Amino acid sequence: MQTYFRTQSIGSNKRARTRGMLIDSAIEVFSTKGIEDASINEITAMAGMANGTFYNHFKDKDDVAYASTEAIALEIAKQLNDRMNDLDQGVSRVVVASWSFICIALAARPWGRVLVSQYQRRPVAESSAFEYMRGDIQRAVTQRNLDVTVDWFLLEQIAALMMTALRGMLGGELRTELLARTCENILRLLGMTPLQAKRELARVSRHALLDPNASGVAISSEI
Amino acid sequence: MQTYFRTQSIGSNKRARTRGMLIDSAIEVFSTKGIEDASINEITAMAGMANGTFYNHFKDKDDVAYASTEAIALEIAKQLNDRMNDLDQGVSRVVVASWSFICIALAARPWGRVLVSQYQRRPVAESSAFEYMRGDIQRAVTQRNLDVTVDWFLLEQIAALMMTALRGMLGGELRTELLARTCENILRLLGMTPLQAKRELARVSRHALLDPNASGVAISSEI
Amino acid sequence: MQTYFRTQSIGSNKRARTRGMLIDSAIEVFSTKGIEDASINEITAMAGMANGTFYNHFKDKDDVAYASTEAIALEIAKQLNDRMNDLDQGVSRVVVASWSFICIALAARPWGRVLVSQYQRRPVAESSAFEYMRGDIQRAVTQRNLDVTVDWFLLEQIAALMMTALRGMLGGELRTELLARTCENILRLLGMTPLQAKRELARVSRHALLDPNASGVAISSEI
Amino acid sequence: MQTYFRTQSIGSNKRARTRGMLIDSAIEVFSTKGIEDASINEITAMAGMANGTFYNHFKDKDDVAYASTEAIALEIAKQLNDRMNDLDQGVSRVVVASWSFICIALAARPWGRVLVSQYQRRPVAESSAFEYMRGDIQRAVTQRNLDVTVDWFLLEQIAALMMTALRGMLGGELRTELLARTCENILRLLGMTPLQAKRELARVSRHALLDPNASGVAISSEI
DNA sequence: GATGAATGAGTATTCATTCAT
DNA sequence: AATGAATGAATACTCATTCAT
Repeated sequence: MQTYFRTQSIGSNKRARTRGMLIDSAIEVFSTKGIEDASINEITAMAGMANGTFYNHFKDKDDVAYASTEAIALEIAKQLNDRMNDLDQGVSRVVVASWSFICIALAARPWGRVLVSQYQRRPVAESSAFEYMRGDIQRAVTQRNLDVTVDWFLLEQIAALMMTALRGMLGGELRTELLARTCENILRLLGMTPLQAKRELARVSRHALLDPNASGVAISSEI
Repeated sequence: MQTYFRTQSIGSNKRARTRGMLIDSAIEVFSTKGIEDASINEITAMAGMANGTFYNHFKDKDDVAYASTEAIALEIAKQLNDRMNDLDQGVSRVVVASWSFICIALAARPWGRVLVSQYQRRPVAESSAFEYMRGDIQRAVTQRNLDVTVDWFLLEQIAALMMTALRGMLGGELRTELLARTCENILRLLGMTPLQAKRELARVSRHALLDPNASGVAISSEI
Repeated sequence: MQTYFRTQSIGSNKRARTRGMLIDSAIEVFSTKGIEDASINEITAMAGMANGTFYNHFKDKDDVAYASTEAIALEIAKQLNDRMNDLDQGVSRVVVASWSFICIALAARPWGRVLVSQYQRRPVAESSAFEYMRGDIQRAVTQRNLDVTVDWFLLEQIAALMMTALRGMLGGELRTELLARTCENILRLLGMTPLQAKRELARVSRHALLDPNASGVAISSEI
Repeated sequence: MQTYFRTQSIGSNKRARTRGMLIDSAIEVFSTKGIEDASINEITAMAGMANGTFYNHFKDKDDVAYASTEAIALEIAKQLNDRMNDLDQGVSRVVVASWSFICIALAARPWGRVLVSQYQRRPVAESSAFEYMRGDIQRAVTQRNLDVTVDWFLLEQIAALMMTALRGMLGGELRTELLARTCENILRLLGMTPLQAKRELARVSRHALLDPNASGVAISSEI
């Protein structure tokens, strides 16, 4: 089981640590059986806790599902943001973010599976993690590299492309070609012609920011 | 409750009629509570039957969910196909089909809701109804109006755009603008530039095939 | 366990028989642990059924508690009414009914305990069984032997005396003296002087209708 | 929340103060949800304390329920006793006490509700508060104004009338007529004729001791 | 004494599924 | 084929109680 959020809260107080362990366990269970089919008992058992403990930290399954996906999405978004520190071009940021987001979610399979599972339950555009995407697109608009109005509908359509691609790839191995197509599709939705999209992708990849092997997150795991 | 499939099977043998009634009831219940939260008891109760009867016709909820969505999707696709009889251009067929599909699913709310609910559970591209879409795209390719390779990934991305749009619109009223954007996005995925996509949409709409009011299916209902 | 209502429904259809068995079991459990502390599992276990069966017949514990007490109270009231067939005087009927009701509830301990337990949860005056009491008092008023207005408050106060007496006596053995005091107290509430009340009681007892040993109901039981 | 017993223990040591606060909170919760449905967590939360604190002061819910009702009943009885200082006639004391007890319990609704709720769980005659009643009746017997034997059964029957009346009145507004009927009924149980009872009540009320508005206890409250 | 996180037994309730009629 | 009573495993959630800090 991956123990990212438990590890993250080492040094925190006991309450936060327990909560972190529960989220780790929830992610593990959710990724195995899907959120819908997971039971609270499985989560606490995986965490080695009494079932009652769950309710000291979460209201119900929806609550922990939301907390888990937010934790994952924010963690990914935060790491992406760090790595894109010196990337000024909004369009490039969109490409790198989309590409890397999927890469990371694929590298950390459980994370990817949970994101997909949760996506099937709720629209995703209002997730706080998606604010990064909105910001990058907005930046590109300001820089006059894109000409779109950024509204919820656009974001939902982009999210749909990303999550569908993620879902499709989770079954098999990482396929760079599909990743590229997804990013190009996003750029097309944003108003670029297919040709422009392909060029932008090529341009960005020259910066080596899209190396699939470099984009994984260090995730502690055991068994 | 809408009684489309029950009505449809009038004249058939009793077995088919019972099955049709169960599918009608399932659609009604699914659309109200979502497939996940619906129970077999609710379906049979809605159909005015004993719960045991269900198992004479379906294996389990997945079975009836699949049957219901296939029935809906095929029904819509069939009607579309009829109306596009004299439409030769593959690209136009794609636009009209996408547009009308969503229109119909919005007009017959329960149908739309069930389709969305089922889409959240399974990828949709392999649905037999989607074969029509594959055919139309292929036709456009053959006619040298599009230049794409038609694979499952492309179809899934298109489906994602359509279902996301449908889901977003089901909450509110029909908004022609969102419909148009969705269709343009699909054309963009198929390799058109934004400008070409917009023009194609304008061209097709001149044929009055996209009149939202004209695209409804006759659906018998009671109460 | 006493099996009165199960026995009663022999010959009825299966559904009624099962329901009768559940009521019998509920009475048994309620009388042992009190309604508040009884669990649905205990009831179905006592009936030798699956817990799910309970919910085919009752909504929840309140439902079965109400059904049980109504069944008991009506059964007692019905038997009383039969035995008082040739008793014309309303006052006498009140005395005999009060006396016998308590006697029967004491003889069939579980019944008495359940009645007391339920009385602690809800006012009792609106119970359909109490309509008999209202009728007898009304009759006495019509016969000009009592001069009171019969309202819910009066009935509640009378019920309080009866149930309190029943509760007090359930712990120990039957004590004729307490029974007599209770009945006299009821007559006093109804407007009689203590002397009149005592005389009325003496008068009625001459008719041998108050023989404690004669007032039991035949109750089938096993183990 | 009323804070009578917390206030009362100001100046005492910390332990007594904490205990007082818990009792105040318990009364508040009990009166809202009934004793049966109240949880220890709710009580400590209402008191702004950790749940563990409860067990430093009480064994369990029964314990705090008993303590709460005894505190309430004794407080009322004590105040009554003070006000009846110069009332020599036992019969009058019984009337004033009964009347005022109900009045106070109605004015301080939470107190009344808790008393009723606890009464439904245990016989009340052995409550130390009821010793006052026993004393007053005994006094009347000694003064040769009543001729009864004062035993637990009599006290229980009187308590039943009082608590039933209280329960009935708690739902609606104060109704002097019902109060009077209750007191008359008590006197009847004590051996008076209806006429004597009515006269006694009239006599006592001339002393203005039964003014409903004058009989309230000063209860500190906040929020 | 106070805290509050953790516990885990207990309970109601749902629901897919079976099967005798 | 249809019925519908019975089943019993599964699961969410509560809450009194403990105990280390």
